[in-house]
Amino acid sequence: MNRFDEEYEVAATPLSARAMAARPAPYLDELNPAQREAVEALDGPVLMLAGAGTGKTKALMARIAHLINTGRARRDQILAVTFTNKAAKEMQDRLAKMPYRIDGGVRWMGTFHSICVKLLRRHAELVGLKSNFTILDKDDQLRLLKQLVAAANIDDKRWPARQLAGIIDHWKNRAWTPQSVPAGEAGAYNHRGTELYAQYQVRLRELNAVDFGDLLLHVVTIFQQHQDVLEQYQRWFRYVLVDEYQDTNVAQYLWLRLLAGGHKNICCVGDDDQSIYGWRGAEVGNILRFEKDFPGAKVVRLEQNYRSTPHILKAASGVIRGNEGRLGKDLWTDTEEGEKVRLIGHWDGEEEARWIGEEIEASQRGTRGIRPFSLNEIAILVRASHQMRAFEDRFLTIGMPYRVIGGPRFYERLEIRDAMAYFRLVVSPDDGLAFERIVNTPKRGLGDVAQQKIQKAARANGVSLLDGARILIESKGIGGKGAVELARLLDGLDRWGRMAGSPELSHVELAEIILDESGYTEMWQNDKTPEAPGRLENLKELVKALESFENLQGFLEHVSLIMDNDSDEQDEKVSIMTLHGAKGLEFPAVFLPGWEDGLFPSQRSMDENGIKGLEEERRLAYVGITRAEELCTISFAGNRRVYGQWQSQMPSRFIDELPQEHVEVLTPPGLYGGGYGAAATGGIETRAAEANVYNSPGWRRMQARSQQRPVSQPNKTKNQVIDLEAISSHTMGERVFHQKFGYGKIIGIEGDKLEIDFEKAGVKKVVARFVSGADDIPF
DNA sequence: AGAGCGCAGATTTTT
DNA sequence: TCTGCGCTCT
Repeated sequence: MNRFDEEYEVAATPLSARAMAARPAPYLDELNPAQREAVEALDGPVLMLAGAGTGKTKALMARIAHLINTGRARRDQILAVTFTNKAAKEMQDRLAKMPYRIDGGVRWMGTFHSICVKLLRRHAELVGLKSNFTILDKDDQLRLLKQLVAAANIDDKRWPARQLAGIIDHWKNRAWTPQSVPAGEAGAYNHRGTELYAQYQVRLRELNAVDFGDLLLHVVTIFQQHQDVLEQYQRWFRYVLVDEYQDTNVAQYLWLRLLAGGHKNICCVGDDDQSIYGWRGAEVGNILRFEKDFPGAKVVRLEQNYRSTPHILKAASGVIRGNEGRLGKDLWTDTEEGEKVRLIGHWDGEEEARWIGEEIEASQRGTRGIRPFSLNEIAILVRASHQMRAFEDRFLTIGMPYRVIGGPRFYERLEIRDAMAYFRLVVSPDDGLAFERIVNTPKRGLGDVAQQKIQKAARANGVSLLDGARILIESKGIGGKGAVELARLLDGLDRWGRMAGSPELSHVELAEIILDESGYTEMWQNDKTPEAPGRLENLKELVKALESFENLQGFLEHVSLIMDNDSDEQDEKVSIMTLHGAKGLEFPAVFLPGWEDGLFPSQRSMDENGIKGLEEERRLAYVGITRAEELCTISFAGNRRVYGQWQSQMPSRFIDELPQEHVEVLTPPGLYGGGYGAAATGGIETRAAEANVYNSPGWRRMQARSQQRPVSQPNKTKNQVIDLEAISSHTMGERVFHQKFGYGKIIGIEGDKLEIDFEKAGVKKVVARFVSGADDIPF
């Protein structure tokens, strides 16, 4: 019993509450001591520092059950915030399956944004909006900004609107309104950032629209300016729970602080080591500062890991140790040792993809005492999505089923957004952005000129674009094919609008009618590009998705906030995704390719954010390794094509941060005789300490290549090729040959890394293994 | 209005 | 190397 429970007992609480507190709590029995401590500290600020795979969701669920079971709050008085809809849904599902039943779930459980929508609809008038405001997506936002940029006579070339969008997003993440943007930001966007930000906000209000950032910003503004409203919610939400606290931005932090400001019953769950969203406004500082922000906060560390083997955990810990200013955690597990983290270097990216493909095939059968893995248990995690291509290409050729997770989401696809714009326009004819989107899609002969006229007519009469178009037609301000088509579109919209009210027609049928009569479906049917069939397929899916909603409005509301993960999880497939996309997931076997300096850690991240950027990359490495349950394989390539240019790559600095005793360096079998076929046998040689990481199948290929050509020393043996001593055999000034860069002269030697001035490619640093004496491979 | 050309830019991504 | 853009030409 902790101190809060004692207080609770001592206080003259109603009998019923005391009886409730004394009820059995089956959900507590399944918790480990740390989890239990975090669950039982119900009152006051609590920071649950939950390392990867330590059962934080379980603890969070138990906490909610405990709050309700002890009578501290009803299930609608708990505010539980997550970052993604997926996480929110998962929690609701888990809650439903708890041994302690919470019927009906927790009403105020959702993402920051979805909760803010609810709040903002109630109080929209306080920030000059109507409660039926529309939520703009990135597309709409950008279109709007482009208009403003053009109107302000700014050269969109030198100062792209997307840059302005980024700046405004950034400001909103920090909860800065146009009035409160600090003077230090005045130089932004050619000194016109604040001005355009203000204009943009005005336009949004005119359109009765908000962007994603506004959802939080407006609610924070309301809380700050309307004490009575704030207090109402402070009283209502007796307990606040936050998941992934390390990902909160300033606006979200302020929002939480305001809401929990009265009772301070806030429990934040997070892991500073998994903060990987700094680039989109997340402030690791929020979690690092928690104890200062909430004095007297109780900090509980969940350190027992239920996911990974000790080798994997220790490898991950070894890497993350390189970061400064961590809150610090030591993950441990009582599971068996398992496999060491495997490390392997390759000649180039294709070789890497090929090897991983072969490994996956081998691991399906089970290799060397490792149990067989099914494809669903295997994931490939890359730093940047363009890395996925090499794997897709390879897997397509060998017929390996795979699924790419992430990618453009269903509702972000062109055809879906077009279709939705039609629906939006039918539901709310004033939606000018929707009108702009579809007025000439499919082509109706309404080009720039015609659209300008519509804009003008609308503005002159102070009406919506749709009505502006009406006026234009009536006044014969437009002629020809465009006029006929526009009239048809307007007729259609009127008709569909009336149908929407008809009880005889379901909204699903209506949607089909809209898409058909507008000519939108036909447009794709006539389209001969390879994407067209897929798009039609998507449209069908969209219509199907409508079935689970009452009406079009309900659907649109839902969609504006939710991304859909159409899942084909039954099928056996390897998952390919980015490291960011993998956060929160786990797989028995994980491949981490592309560990090369510049790619990972990403050069750009380091250039733009210096040591902070590097540390975030390191956390990304930590997230990657800790996704693996049983087998983790890290790899890199010595050469990679970057934007079509071959580049020599250095192994990632993170590789040297892996603790050696938990890593096994793999040497592909081909090196020791056997040739290509040997890879499939799964026989993998271990050369832990003495092995040279830079030995790679690339040698097999170089060897193969050199053998295809007239070779001056045809009997060059394999042993010579893999001679480890060869590393040090290079001398300054020596003329050498590199398979990709050609001939060059050595101008620097640093261990096994050479600096070479190539005749064609200029000065490059390369790994010694990848060059040979200029005379070795004659052409 | 729409096809065709040249040029710049090119992470990570949720809501 | 590939893409998406804005511009020009038809």
